[in-house]
Amino acid sequence: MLTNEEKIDPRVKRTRQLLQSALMALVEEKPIDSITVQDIAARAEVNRATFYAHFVDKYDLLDYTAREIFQARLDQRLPKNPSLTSANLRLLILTICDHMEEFISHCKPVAQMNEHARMFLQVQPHLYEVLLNWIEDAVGARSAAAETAVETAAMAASWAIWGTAFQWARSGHKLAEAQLVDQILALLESGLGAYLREEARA
Amino acid sequence: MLTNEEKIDPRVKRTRQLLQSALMALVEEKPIDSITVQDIAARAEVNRATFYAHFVDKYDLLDYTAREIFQARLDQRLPKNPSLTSANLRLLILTICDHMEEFISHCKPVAQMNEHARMFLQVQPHLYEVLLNWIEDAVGARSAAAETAVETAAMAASWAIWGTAFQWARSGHKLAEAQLVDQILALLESGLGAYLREEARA
DNA sequence: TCAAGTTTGTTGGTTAGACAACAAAAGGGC
DNA sequence: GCCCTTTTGTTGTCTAACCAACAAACTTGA
Repeated sequence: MLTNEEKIDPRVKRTRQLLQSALMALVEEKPIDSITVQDIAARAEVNRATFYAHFVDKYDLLDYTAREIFQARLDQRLPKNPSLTSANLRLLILTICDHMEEFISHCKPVAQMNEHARMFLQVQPHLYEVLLNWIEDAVGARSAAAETAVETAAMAASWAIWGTAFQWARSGHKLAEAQLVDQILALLESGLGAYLREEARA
Repeated sequence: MLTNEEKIDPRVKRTRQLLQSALMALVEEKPIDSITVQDIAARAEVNRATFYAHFVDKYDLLDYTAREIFQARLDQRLPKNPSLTSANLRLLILTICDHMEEFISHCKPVAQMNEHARMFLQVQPHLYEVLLNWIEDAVGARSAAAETAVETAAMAASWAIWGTAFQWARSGHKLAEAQLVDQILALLESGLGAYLREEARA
């Protein structure tokens, strides 16, 4: 449900992958603003018109890429069927922090980061979905009234994590990452205590 | 003249590359004979019909791949504009030996190597072209009569190198590679002595 | 400020690759 | 021998990607 793979044409998958890789490579070389669509298409060895068949502009691709990378990172770190436990929550927070840190390091003039906030915002919806699934799974069958409570909890938690991590990363993460994670985790454990499992399955 | 790049459609280049990579990967996993076109197409994430649009069968792809790999290896090792010197000749021989060695290591039942000789034979024409260019370059302007002499020299040398390297590799290279190269080189230096440069430019 | 050069979107015509379906050939048990 | 499964080529239709060409928007620096 989270992952909609739905038999996608291999050519489409391939082209998007090429464009993503090209962008990621270019981002290492020069500031994002000086990268042109031409650059990306050339590096990806894809026709420029093909670029526009998939993304409206450079930033659209950047958003898409940010989402994909975050999703991959999360899949890689979390266990197969994660449930709402302290350990998983910690992993989730840690992953967000790492993600933010890496993306910010690619913004050459770090000061202009706010202009690129859109890129960072991409991960929040996914974060929300993950938390929502975890909580729903922990609660089991629920009434319509309880459902909104669950959604709100997931929403609040997702923004709490996202915002804190974002601020931490943009401030040059003066605090140690582990410490930050502990602090966020402590807060969430209070707020979500009702749904938390006592270290159940994975 | 040696490299005919002639603006090839990126899709074609990409597909061939994918098929090549897929084959190379599969060759590491199981004997060549048990690899099917289906396997290759699946691994490359390319439609099976597309495979047949480029190659007549599995062995055709194998031939093509062998040529490409050898060419890449040679380009990588030799200087930009190589001329006929002892040093370059040594590099050429060494490269052939390495190439043979690696390809043979992929033939699971090493005994059946002769059935795959076709694959190894792919490199000889290229070897011939390289030698021919070197010698022609060393000779400069020449008469029609001299030209055939040059062609024959290149032909003989190419087969000498190829055959020796092939036999060496198929016999489990009991001789040390460096020793073999020295020996071939000594022979060629006698035969091609007239064309050899005294370590001129690169 | 204007001209020369880039980059940007967009278009229409063309080709490569995807895909499903098929009959024919090749294994491989029993 | 036979049947049953897999693999092989091949075909036709559809669509993604290519490419050249275009006008519009934007840099840049003379």
